[in-house]
Amino acid sequence: MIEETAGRASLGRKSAKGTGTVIYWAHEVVDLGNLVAGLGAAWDETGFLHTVSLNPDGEAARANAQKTIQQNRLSESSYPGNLLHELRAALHGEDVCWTWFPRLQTGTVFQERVWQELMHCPHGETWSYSTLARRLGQNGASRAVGNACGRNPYPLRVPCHRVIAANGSLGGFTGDLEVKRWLLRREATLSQDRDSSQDGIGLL
DNA sequence: GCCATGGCTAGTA
DNA sequence: TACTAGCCATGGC
Repeated sequence: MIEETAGRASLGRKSAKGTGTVIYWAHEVVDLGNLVAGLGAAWDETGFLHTVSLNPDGEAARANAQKTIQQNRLSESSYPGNLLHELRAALHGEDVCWTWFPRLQTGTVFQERVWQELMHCPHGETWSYSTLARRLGQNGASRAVGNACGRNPYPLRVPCHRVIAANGSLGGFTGDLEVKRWLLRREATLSQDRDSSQDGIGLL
């Protein structure tokens, strides 16, 4: 289940730079068992996400965030409870009802369309780069879609991990490819459990 | 393996 | 500001 508030992500086109908006930043390291991921996020008081990072290195993640949102002064903060909860749940492959929305206007028009469409990819499913290109009415633009995914500043929130190559290989990922593999496995397992509990047919 | 593809970006004039 | 070359998380043959 993916719950979206239509139109909210389309509000406001100004970048955070120079608007006087305070951008908050928090980072924590999450142990996923056999691998470690970071959970870094920048947000503002209006409820918009400005960037998300999966880099376990807090300093590097923060530097990248500053570069991404062109904001040299991030106000160090602790996570608002629901944001941390949502990001943690997403990192554990759970289907999240998001209350935090990305500020998609940080990209080009094409990138925004790719990210917007990607938020419609159902939990537990994967699309190929060419599938996503076709959905955008841009047959043959799979390479460009890959480029847009590679520039996705909102991993987890915009589920670029659900996009894989047509031959079934993982493609790439903003963070560690192992995290992408982990997320896909977790989502597949959880959605399978959910489906089998819903219709009463046990798989396996 | 090679090449066409489409979008993005850095370099240059 | 406008090219241009080169890069890239692809895909088809």
